[in-house]
Amino acid sequence: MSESKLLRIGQLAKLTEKTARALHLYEEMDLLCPVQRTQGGFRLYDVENVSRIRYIDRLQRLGYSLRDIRELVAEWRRTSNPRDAMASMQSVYRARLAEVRRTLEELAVLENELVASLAFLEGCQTCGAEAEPTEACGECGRTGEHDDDLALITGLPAH
Amino acid sequence: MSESKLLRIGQLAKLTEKTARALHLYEEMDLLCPVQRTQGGFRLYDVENVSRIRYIDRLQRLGYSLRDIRELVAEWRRTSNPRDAMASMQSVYRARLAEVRRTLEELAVLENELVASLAFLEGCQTCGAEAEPTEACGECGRTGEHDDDLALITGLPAH
DNA sequence: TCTTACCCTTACGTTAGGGTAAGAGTGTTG
DNA sequence: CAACACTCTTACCCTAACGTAAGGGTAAGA
Repeated sequence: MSESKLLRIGQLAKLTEKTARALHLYEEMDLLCPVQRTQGGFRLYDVENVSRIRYIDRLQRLGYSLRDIRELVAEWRRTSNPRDAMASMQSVYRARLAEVRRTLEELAVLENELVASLAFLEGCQTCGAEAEPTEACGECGRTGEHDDDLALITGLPAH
Repeated sequence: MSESKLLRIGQLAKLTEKTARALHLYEEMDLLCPVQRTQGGFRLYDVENVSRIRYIDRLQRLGYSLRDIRELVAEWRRTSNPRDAMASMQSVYRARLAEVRRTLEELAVLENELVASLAFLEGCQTCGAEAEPTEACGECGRTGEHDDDLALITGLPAH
């Protein structure tokens, strides 16, 4: 009955939006293991494997490398006491949370820069209809004042 | 008078927190060019170069590859009309803004998952003081209900 | 049995962004 | 002019996370 629920690598790949190659790789790195094989050697996977892959995916998105993940899982297995294991995960995730928040802040800053630059460029489309555009750009005086927000513009060659 | 403001590569590197190698690389990729050289061949850089590097740095942080940046600059130079150039930058930056916002959202989701997982793990430290911890973990029934938020925990091997 | 679609292993290729080493020349300080 | 730190060019090395090709075997329906 549970036999019928086993998946071959292609199906698993589709289900998890990974490629078979990626799954092979995870296996090479001891991150994943099919529950069994056919006589012919085809890998057969389980529902467990699916959530393992989702787990890997989450950690990757959080910024962990596959190697990191491997060590993290190894550490998890190393700890004999489950409570210790939970505590260990906790500290790992706490550290990551801090980093994620740092990244969020940095991205927010960049977002603001983009918005500021876009606003600036908006002005360029209406400016200098009478002035010579060639002279106007980078020369219209508007850039001098708020240099910091506009690194995305002032770094360009003079045109 | 402005001669004295020229920098050699090491100084420029320190100033921009890049390595000399990185600056060489940027030059190979047509992203950067010293204003002149000494007779001996030493590169000499300008203040302009500094802001160019800051510009590169911003774009990298925004997710552009150096190749992307090169093409972006090339496009900038290609457009003969400055107003067109500004418009072109605008559309490029708009696209990037959208992506940055996507990333921000994704990270926010992951942040929530981390927070949820940490909260869950918090509970593990006070649970099962009497229950056998070995049995309790992954088996305490707490994980079954809100599986989605806890991929960071449920993906781990059973312990 | 034939066909078709998958799957196996092995192993080299790719991309980005540099790192590092070698051997020689340069600039500056004293 | 000597010492010493800095820079030059060339060129090979590195990691991550797969992609891709080669050569061949497997599952399963018709």
